[in-house]
Amino acid sequence: MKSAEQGVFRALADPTRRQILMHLSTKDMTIAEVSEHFDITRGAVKKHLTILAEGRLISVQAKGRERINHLEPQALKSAAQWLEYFNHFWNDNLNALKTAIEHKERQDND
Amino acid sequence: MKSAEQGVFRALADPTRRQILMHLSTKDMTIAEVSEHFDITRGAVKKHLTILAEGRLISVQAKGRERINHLEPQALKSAAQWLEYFNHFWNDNLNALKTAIEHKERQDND
DNA sequence: TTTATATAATACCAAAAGGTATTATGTCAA
DNA sequence: TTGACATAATACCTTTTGGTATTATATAAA
Repeated sequence: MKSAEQGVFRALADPTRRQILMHLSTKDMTIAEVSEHFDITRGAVKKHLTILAEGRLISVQAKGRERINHLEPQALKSAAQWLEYFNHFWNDNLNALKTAIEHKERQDND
Repeated sequence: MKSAEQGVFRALADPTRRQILMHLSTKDMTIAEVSEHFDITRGAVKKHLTILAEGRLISVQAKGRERINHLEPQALKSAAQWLEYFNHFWNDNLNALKTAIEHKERQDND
C-alpha cells in the first residue's frame, strides 16, 4: 500500500468494514464476535479485518487461540484531514447563502 | 447506489478521483481539461467523473459540445459526519495522553 | 456543407474485490 | 492424548473496477 491515506480510504469504501469499525468502537472483539453481527462467513469477515489492519484502522493482538481486534481511531485522521481541505468550500457556500439571505431581507425591508 | 454515504465513500476510494476533486476545487473544468492532469485516456477520466457524479460529489452542466464539471463540496459532508463519530475517541486518546503527561510531570516534580 | 472537436457509448480485457468452501494449524480442555 | 475450537491458509467463483480502443453523435468552425 502506497500512502496511508489510500489504505484508509480503501478500507472505508466497503459498508461492512465501516460497520465493523462501529462495532469495534464499543469494545475489542475476536473474529468470532465480529462475525456474529454479519450474515457472511468468518472467512469473509477475516478478509475485511485484514484490509482494516492494512489500513492501520485496527490492531490485532494474539491471545491464545484468539485474535483480539482493537480499533485504532487515530488512523481515521488522515481521511478526516483530507476532507478538511474542503471545509472552507462548505463555509464559503454557507457564507454565500448567508449573504444572499441578508440581501433578500434588506430588499424585503426596503 | 443505496445510501448517499456509500456513494461518497465509494467515490473517494480511488486516488485519481480524489485528485480530480482537488483539481475541481480550483475551478470548473471540461472533461478534456481534467484529462490534461492525468496520463490515462479521456474515456477513463470520463468513467471517474461518472462515479463522482453518482456520488453527487460533482454536478455536470452541458454547454454546447462541452460538459462543465463542477465540484459539489457539500456532498463530502456525509463522509465527514461519519468520521466525526470517531472524533470523541481521538479526543479520549488525547485526554488520556494529556493525563499521562500531567501525571508524569507531577511525578517529576515530586 | 465539410471538417474538426468534445463527448458518449460500446465492446473488450486484466486485475482486484467480495464471497464460499475446504483443509491445516495451534491451543484449550476433558 | 484426544477432541473441540478459533483462526489461518488456500483454492475457487463471480462481479466490479480501472483501463484501452473503437465507433457514433452532436456541435463549432472553415
